Amino acid sequence: MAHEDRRLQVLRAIVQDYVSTNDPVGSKALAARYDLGVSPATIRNDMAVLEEEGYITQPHTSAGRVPTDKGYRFFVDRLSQVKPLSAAERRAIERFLDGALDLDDVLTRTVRLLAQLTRNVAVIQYPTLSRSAVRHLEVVQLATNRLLLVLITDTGRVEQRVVEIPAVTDAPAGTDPVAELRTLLNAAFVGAKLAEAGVKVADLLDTAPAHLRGLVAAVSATLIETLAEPGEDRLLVGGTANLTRGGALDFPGTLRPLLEALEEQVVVLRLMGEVAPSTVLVSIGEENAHEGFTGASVVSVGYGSAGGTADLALGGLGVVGPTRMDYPGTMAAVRAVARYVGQLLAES
Amino acid sequence: MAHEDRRLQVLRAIVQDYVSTNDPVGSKALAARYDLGVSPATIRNDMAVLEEEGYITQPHTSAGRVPTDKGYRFFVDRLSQVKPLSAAERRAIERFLDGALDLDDVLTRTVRLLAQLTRNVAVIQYPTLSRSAVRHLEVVQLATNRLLLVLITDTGRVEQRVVEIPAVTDAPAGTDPVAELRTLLNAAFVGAKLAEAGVKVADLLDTAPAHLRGLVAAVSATLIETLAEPGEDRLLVGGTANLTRGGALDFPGTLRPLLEALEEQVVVLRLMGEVAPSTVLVSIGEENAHEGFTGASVVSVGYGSAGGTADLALGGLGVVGPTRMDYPGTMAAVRAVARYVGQLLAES
DNA sequence: CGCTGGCACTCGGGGTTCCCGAGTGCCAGC
DNA sequence: GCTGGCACTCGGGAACCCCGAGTGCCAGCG
Repeated sequence: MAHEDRRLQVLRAIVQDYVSTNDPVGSKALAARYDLGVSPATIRNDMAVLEEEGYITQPHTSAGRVPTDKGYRFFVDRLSQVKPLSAAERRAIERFLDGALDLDDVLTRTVRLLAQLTRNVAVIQYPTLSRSAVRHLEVVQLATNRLLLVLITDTGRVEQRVVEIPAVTDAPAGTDPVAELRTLLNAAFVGAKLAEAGVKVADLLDTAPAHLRGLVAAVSATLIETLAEPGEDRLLVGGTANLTRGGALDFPGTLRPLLEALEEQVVVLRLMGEVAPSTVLVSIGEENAHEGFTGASVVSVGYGSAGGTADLALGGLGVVGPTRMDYPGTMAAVRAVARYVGQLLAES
Repeated sequence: MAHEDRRLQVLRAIVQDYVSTNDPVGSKALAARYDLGVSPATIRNDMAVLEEEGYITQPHTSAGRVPTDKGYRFFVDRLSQVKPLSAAERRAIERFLDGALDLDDVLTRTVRLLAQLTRNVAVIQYPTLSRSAVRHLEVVQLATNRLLLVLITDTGRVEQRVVEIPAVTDAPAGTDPVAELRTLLNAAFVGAKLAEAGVKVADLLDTAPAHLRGLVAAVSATLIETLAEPGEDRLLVGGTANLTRGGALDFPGTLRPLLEALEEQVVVLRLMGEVAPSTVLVSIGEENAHEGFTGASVVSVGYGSAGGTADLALGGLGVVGPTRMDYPGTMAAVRAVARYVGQLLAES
């Protein structure tokens, strides 16, 4: 229907205009800037309908219209195609991320890059342990009753845990229980997905030499616990200074809860938890469960497919900004960066 | 002299009052709240002198007085004694930090604790590598030409680096160059302060078997580089949400550069670089070199004496807040927390 | 039937004005 | 050297006004 088409165009124009100017947009300005082929009066009629349907709203009786969360949602869902990044942006990504050495470095750079590209807050999650595979396990004795267990995954993530161990009393003379343990653990776990660790642990407990049982049990317990605890998924945040762009306009009085939520990593991690590498997820304003985010939008995507057909990401990354953000641009940036990061991690 | 004494008292009262109320304080209010034994008129005279000497200033002709940076400085320098923490605070510290497992955990908790205690931004530096000793070096082969080098220090810090290595061509049959390298490295470095690594490296290059020379050289280079680069000193920041307390009052328009400076860790690290565990360092407003901090004060101290007589800290921790902050309370909290952290790290 | 130009109406924001009260500096007296 | 008194200053809030952007509605036109 012609009506509907034009109304959609009008909505789109309102969103674009509002995003770029941050001023409520009126019928006249719209007609002038976006030649829609109709007069302001007609646009006014369309706007009245759009308002009635809840896509836009008037901040004050005599101001222009502003998109509602629902309006942004509609806009995002109807994005015909994600606009590709400019060549300059692509180059920036490469320049920024190439030369990163270890995992920390990659993630730190990524978060900075993303914050800079989108001029918003960027977040990135460390590769989930449970979806990584073991590359190496190292055991260092700290004291007679304490070991340091260092886990190195195939994504380059290094985790350490202190393990309290029972005293080893019945070790055969001339053997080094810790060295034995190391060999044993590596033989059992290297190459295995951490999600499968539970099974391997059971095996190990059966097959380990008697005098090592105690050690193995203690270490295994810690290992499993480490994986189970979702809090262990760490998060990197960058570009918080961007929250202050546009003065207090973008986040009217809500800056504080937002900063708190960002530090309270769990909140963000929950958002990231369900993200797949294939589709960019957009969560707008009130759609966000957590109160700190109700004035903000989150654009996120998974990176580094864990491989195969299963569409599980190693971790998520994304951008947090005002509802009034450049969705197409942000979505494109987030996606491009995620791809690049996935690639980098796969290489190492 | 009686005059001077009272003037100091007046200054102190002004600081205290302003810190707690955030309103410029007038002679009348001062006389009412702090019984100084003299009339407002007399206080006015003292205030005039204090203003002339640059300790206080009038934001507007007809408002009360506000301490200047110099005023705060004087106040801090003349603090007779640091007020001890309340029992509740001591308990909070213990409750918060006990049960921390690894280094990351200790530092994360510390930063949260400190932010919460002082209601400001807290920062903590990872234990400086160069002042730590090697506990273990682990070498994992990633590819034929790449190694992952994992360094575990006695403070529990774990650092990883990828090292590009030359192909090993002349290894005697039946030997494992990587295993040999590991043994060699550990024999040479374990227990050594990282600051002394340079010397050890030279030794190692001489004594290593010929076929390992290439490996040793590559690894050593990375090791030394890691230590030399001050940027490798990582930093943890927490409680940024506290910056928004008091609306835009505390940091008039300077919130943004402050957030930027906090993310640009180098700036803060420089501040922390010179900190000793014995004395709490206070840097007020304009005293801070970096522009982002000119509206803020930094209270910092070193933690974990590197031992012996040398008064070198393993790292620094501190608090960043408005110049208008509770200096005695913050200094006490910072010092207490630093002690506790030092203790914790020494134990492990 | 839908678009258009015209028109009366609304109301937020910015500019101006005004006034109050807190706070000061100074002075004469104790 | 402290004190009470007094005239003076000036920032900030309240009240006010006005302009202009923007709207809704209506009658006419293709």
